[in-house]
Amino acid sequence: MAFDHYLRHPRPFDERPVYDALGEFGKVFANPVRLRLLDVIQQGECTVEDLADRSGIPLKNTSAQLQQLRAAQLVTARRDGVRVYYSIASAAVEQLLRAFTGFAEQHVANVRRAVDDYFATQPHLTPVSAEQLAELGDTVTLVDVRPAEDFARGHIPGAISVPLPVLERRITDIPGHRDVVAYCEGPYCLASPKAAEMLAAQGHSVHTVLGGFTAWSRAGLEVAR
Amino acid sequence: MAFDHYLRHPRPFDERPVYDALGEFGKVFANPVRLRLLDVIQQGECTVEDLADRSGIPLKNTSAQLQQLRAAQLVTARRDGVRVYYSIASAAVEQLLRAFTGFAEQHVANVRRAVDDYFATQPHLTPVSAEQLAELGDTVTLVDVRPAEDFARGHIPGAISVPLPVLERRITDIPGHRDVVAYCEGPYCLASPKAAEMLAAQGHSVHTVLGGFTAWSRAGLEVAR
DNA sequence: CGCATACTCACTAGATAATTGGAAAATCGG
DNA sequence: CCGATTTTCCAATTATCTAGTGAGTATGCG
Repeated sequence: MAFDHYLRHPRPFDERPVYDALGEFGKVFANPVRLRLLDVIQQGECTVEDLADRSGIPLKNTSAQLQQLRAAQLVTARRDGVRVYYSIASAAVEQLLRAFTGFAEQHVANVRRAVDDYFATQPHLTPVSAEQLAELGDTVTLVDVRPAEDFARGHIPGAISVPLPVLERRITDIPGHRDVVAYCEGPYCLASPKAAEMLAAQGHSVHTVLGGFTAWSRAGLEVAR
Repeated sequence: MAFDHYLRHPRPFDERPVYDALGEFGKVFANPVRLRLLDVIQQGECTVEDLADRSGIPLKNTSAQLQQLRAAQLVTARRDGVRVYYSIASAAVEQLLRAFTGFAEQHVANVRRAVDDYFATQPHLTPVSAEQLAELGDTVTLVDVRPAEDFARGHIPGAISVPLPVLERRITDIPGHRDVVAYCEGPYCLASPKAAEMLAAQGHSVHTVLGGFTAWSRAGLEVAR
């Protein structure tokens, strides 16, 4: 389109339609709402209303953006009764997203700054990568601090569900003899650092999971239901 | 920005700035001109005028888009005298581009169709991947059919330069006792299939390189100058 | 069947981006 | 320093995207 209208010096072949199609596809990544939705969907299949609630985007707008994600074949929709369930189309999509956000966080100054700002208010906590956590197995107490519904939708095997709001009451239930690893929703959720702070105040040795449940799932590791 | 203005139910932390920054970065991939420029730059450092010529994009527009690529830190600029040389910022960028285009070609219907259409006019030729070619070493005659300047800027080790326009005259110079592999510019260049057609007509056993020189360079394989 | 629920479609105003023409900046040769 | 070359900046036009509004569609339930 933008590319199509150039009348260039004659060329044997015309590759412009290919770049036009690529650019069309690339538009998916040009919008924060779509990226946010992808992160949420990745945590497990969910309905439009679910998505709107969990991501804070108005319902109709959520629906509209989902259409675009569907058109780009990054997500699939399945109807069950009156509800429509969306999920990530394939493992390849998760890989691509990992490549995209991973690159941005490491190499793009603005993104890095936003992430740093995001965590800036938190005390220093040593994070564990999803891969490292997988190796730790059940030598640690693994705490899922997301809302119970999120836990039900899918969680890291071996985790116990202690949503952040109830952690204060139940904090004494956490055994004190082993390291604790807390995780929350996605890469930019601060629930787990918050939980870690509370746990550390109780004398626990505590870590967070880098990238949260999203990173775990994106890494292709096993998800319990 | 687009994301910033939602007044959502209160949340402990606000991840929106991170998604805004990610979306900002993602815009780079939302435009065919920028994607085309990235493919050309990847073949070797070159000037703005060069880029404009080789990609068929008007000079000023080329410059404008390069500013964006630079702002996103995907390319770097180096001034030498009156010219400015652009190149890919890092190997990580090449990886990301490979992930992006690779996914699109495999999984996005529109892109796949555009690529198929692009090659549709050509006879069937068995392509060799860059990795396979690397293993073949110098058991084959490797022919670079790009313009001589492109060859000078960088080429696959062991290749001989026979630009498509001169191939007809020099076709008898190609030794007949071994397989021939022809390659051209980028993933969507048809010069090498064209050359392969001519060579096949002479009785050669001939292949093309999947993705051309761009794929070779993107795969991190050695480039001769 | 009528109604409620969950979602999608069509349209619009306002914001954003692409392209291009004119002018300015940086550099080099003389 | 002057003029030429290469590139960038600025501004205006055009095209495109987002988010919101109101209506429409699909399903299930009584």
